[in-house]
Amino acid sequence: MVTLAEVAQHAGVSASTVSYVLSGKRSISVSTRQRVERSIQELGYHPNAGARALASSRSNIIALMVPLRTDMYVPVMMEIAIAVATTARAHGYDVLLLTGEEGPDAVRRVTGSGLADAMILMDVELDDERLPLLRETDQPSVLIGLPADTTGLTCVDLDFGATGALCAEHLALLGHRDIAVIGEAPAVYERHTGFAERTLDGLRSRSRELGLRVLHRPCEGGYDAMALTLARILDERPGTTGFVVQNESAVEPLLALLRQKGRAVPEDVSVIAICPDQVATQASVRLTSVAIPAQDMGRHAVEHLIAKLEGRGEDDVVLIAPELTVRASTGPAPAAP
Amino acid sequence: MVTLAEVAQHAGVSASTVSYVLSGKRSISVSTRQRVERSIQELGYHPNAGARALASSRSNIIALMVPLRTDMYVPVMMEIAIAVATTARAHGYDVLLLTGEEGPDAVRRVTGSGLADAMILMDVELDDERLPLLRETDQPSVLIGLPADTTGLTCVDLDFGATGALCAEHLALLGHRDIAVIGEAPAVYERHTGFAERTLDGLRSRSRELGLRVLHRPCEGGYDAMALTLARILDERPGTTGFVVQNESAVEPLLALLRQKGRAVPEDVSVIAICPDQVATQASVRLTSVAIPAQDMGRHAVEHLIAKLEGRGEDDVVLIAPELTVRASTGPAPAAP
DNA sequence: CATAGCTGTCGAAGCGCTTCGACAGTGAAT
DNA sequence: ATTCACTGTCGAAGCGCTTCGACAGCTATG
Repeated sequence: MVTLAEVAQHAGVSASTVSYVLSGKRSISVSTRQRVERSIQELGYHPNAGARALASSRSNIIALMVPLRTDMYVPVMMEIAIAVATTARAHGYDVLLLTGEEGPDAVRRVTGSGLADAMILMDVELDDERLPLLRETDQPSVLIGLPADTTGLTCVDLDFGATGALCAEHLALLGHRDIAVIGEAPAVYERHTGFAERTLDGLRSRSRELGLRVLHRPCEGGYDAMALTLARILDERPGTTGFVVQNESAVEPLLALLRQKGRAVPEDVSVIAICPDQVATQASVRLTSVAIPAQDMGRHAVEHLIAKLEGRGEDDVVLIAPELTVRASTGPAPAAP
Repeated sequence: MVTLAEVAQHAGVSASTVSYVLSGKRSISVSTRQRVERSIQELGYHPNAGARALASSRSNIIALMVPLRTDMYVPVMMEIAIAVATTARAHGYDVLLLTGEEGPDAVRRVTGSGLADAMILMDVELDDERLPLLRETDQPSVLIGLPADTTGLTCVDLDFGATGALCAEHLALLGHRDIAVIGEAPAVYERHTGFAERTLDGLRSRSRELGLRVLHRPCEGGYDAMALTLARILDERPGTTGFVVQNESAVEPLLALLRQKGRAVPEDVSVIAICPDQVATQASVRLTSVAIPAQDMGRHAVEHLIAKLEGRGEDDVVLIAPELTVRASTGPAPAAP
């Protein structure tokens, strides 16, 4: 293993000079810099991460806590994680992957040990038990998601309230009157992850203003659960002509079932999905959708975190504005019978 | 920040004693141990990761390189990553998340800097450019996937050859004669990721023995691509009664299209999927499938790696035996017309 | 011409931990 | 009693780096 001292000797300078060449924290003459850089190249030097962390009290690592369960929004989670890793690397940081398993202890461990300089939390619940710890510590953090109380925290999320409203507007504009929301699995609501409720609230209040009638039904993913849910909806409100689907794994089953029941999309019923664009474009009908901007969320989170690490940070809540893309699954409401 | 020295002082012992209590590398009297442990509790001490890494030359971190693209097998990748993180934690290791983006440089950087003690590589190509580096370094590594030349490497993967054979056997046993394989996207074959070819080879050679005729067609995911592919297959071999699908995102479209064409599953045609169980059970028909044991793969990889780190390791290739679960999508071949 | 202010470099201290060798104390074997 | 091996503890060295203050050699200023 090549050390700084060896590089220094090889280049005929002192160790501190090499260090300053590397960090750029003091001015170095061009000739010295070049000599040092050549030595680094020739010897294949890589600074030792542990020594660096010890001496500087900065690890250049960002911790990312992902949810343990893989039952929902997996592609979204993955895309966020990858965006976080990529963005972090671009700023010279590495990413430590933590699962929710350890819970609050993970926060304690990471902040206590100096393993990471900062952390990003995904899948934040409304009243998350990790939040008090984050508020206590002076280690910067960013949440992806929105807890009930955001004081002293920085959060990044899609504006799910506006998303719901946007869906209502689009359907109202097309003349629909009775709409149904196929929500996330009941467990998601029980867990109080927030985003599902926020979508619903936004959608309901805008619907009220627009005179839409809304029926909300949570739904596990999969074909069978969707079949049951759809049957109930059509039973209770046969006149339903608009659907808003917030559960990725209910999208394709819904389309199949509608087809099977002889309801054409978009002639008879309209469907809006809240999902990543990939899902919307790969479905059996190209879906009008509000995209979940996973990449943006990951990127924003890292950039805010780094701003904080550099002292430029401010605690605030960034809600990304939703965008509705019209594709082939929505159209004018059919004339009343 | 609480340091070892402060704990030592608080407990009235020397720093080295505290260190030995923590590591268990020397015997410590019960009374001293308890005193030290109480001090650790009371002061809320967490060992500094950087200092520890520097002094011991071990970071207790495992690097995990995940593929950058999110175009295939996302749930599988995610599940593996989470299994890796969970298993690693259970053994006292943390996981550093690297994306394929950096390529071979990431390997150099991580081994050179001592950031991680070992690494796990996912999405290994047949002739992966990172392999020479891995062979050179003495840092332990495990591949998830199977390159062309495995000498000097440790690999974990599903036995895709046996998987293909298993599918052929099941369909042959049910009396099918003409089968079609819906493969991965062409890009996957071009990239030489290996597993797709291995599946096909296994399936073909077993089919030859059993007298099955095989038609293989790569297929992008999604409804439109699948429609095109299916049309071509039925055009070329109208008598096809068995399908083996290796592309997750082609499964549901295939089912929808078959339904639409009036071919009942499993009465007229049988479908086997190679996919995670979750996909198989959530599809519109409960699918007979060979599961991709993502969790096992992640767990095995970590356990092998740790064995190596502890000197118990041996280079070898672990192929996990495939298991076919019969569900509702396969049945006897229809009587010839 | 003395002084002040730069720029570029160096030496040394120290970050918090692990680990090696030393050694005091104890009980068993001679 | 003397030796021996063992157990439990300590002190000190050192891991590879960052960073602070010092300072030599300049150029600009009064």
